[in-house]
Amino acid sequence: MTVRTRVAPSPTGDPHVGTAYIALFNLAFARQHGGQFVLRIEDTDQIRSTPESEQAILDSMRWLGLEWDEGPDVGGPHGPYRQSERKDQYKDFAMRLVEEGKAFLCYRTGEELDQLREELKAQGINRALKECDLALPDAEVERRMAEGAPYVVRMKVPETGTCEVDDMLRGPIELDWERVDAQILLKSDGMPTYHLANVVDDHLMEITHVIRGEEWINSAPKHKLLYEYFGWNMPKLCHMPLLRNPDKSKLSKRKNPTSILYYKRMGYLPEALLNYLGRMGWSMPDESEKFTRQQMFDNFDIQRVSLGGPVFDQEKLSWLNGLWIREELSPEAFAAEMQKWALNPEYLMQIIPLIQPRVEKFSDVAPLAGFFLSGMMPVTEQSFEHKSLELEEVRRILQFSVWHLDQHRNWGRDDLFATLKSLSEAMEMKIRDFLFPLFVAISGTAQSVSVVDAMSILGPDMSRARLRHALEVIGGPSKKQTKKWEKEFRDLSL
RNA sequence: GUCCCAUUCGUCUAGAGGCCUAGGACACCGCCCUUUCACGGCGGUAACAGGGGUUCGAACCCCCUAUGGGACGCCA
Repeated sequence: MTVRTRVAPSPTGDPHVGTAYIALFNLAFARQHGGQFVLRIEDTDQIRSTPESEQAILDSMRWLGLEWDEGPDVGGPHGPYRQSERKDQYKDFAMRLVEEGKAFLCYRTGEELDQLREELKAQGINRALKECDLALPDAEVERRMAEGAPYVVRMKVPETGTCEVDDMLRGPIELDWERVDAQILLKSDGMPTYHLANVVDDHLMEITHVIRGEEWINSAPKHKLLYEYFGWNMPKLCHMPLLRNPDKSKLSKRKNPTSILYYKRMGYLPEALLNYLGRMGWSMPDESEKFTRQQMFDNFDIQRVSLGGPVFDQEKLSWLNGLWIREELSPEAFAAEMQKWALNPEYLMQIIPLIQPRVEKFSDVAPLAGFFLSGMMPVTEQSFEHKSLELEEVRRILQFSVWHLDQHRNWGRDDLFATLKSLSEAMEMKIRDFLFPLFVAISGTAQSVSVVDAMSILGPDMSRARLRHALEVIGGPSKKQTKKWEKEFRDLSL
């Protein structure tokens, strides 16, 4: 039996633990059946994916011990730097459906679509956009065609009835066709959407099983219909529960560190993190908590996946990591891991230029640079006392910074400084005063190396986590105040 | 709003109709070990969302309600 599995990670810049989570279950399932595990990074939109972000994902996977098999190269839009030389193959597939009357060309503009959706809503018609809604008079179509107006290819979708899709864990699921719109297959730039690329690639790669996140259940009917249109065999589907924040919402960086890089920076062993991920929604037959990748594979059974969305609990992860460190590492191995973690030239060389001008003896180094080798800083309310800043202003600065940086992607030193400076200006504060709370939150004290450099080196998730931690320590704004501040923040001219 | 998925201690989970007086783990509390703290050992608090069925028997099967989440893009 040859089983091929597939994962479609969505890179948001940082390698996400959710991606590793899905990959792990794909790998386990594949290995258990002696099959292959194909990891495919999809980004037909070419926004999220950069050579760096793709590399970061692959590196993180490798770090965690999630090896993948090279599937057949089917070309395709696979990120901007490997932009499809063969993207026309998707167009060919889309046009084949058009010729067979299973898809159609659509010349509607974005504004028209918004309007159509609003009209349907106003009429109380609860139906997704269908071919009949999108149709234009023949003359108008010809006019737009003659103008060379952009068009998309959309698939035809039944207007009524239900679609039954099978889930390996949940059994048959019935979904209404009414809720499924005439999905765009080919965008006006000629690139396929995920839905088309996904189906075409999986077919060409002879994928037999797809294990993906629960958020895909609702688009399964589109995929099923496409397989039918093309006359291809459909892979078996399996939807994994979503990892959650402590408040049960879908795991997000706003509420939880989600980057694998964060956990690496924090000093978790890859084996422990993988082990923990394996405990999310899954258990060993004997319920043991600590197990290796291989032990998991040897005992794997997809039917043992439980469907409630598991909360990612950092406390239990830490405990498990402690177990691994204490029980699996000899003193020599501990020393080696420690060096690999932070006392490596690459990391050290980022820090040395910042501290060398400020030390008189090597014994000054640890107090000055210790925060580079730490997790959360042991700050208190007193740490934030300042000669001219009220505690209230400190809160405000930290909260606004958290919000502002949540939206920020580029974490380079200069970029970070520019964005913080513009925030301080928008808040009408001197950058010097503005930076004070950040200094304390990030490095634990106000007498330290450049906080912007420090944040750049520590990375987005660690920096965000420390800012949030500081806010917790001094007590964040009340609900009412949060609302008020959110408004003020939105009104800042940024 | 509509559709879909889910629901066992605060959290991760065991549980496939009788082995359930519901088991384990994290966290928490107590005791022991210990010059401190951790580790380790022992013990404790703590859950089947609610209501109806089906059945001799329901945490488990069915229905309704509630709650949580997800999806409704020329994102993936």
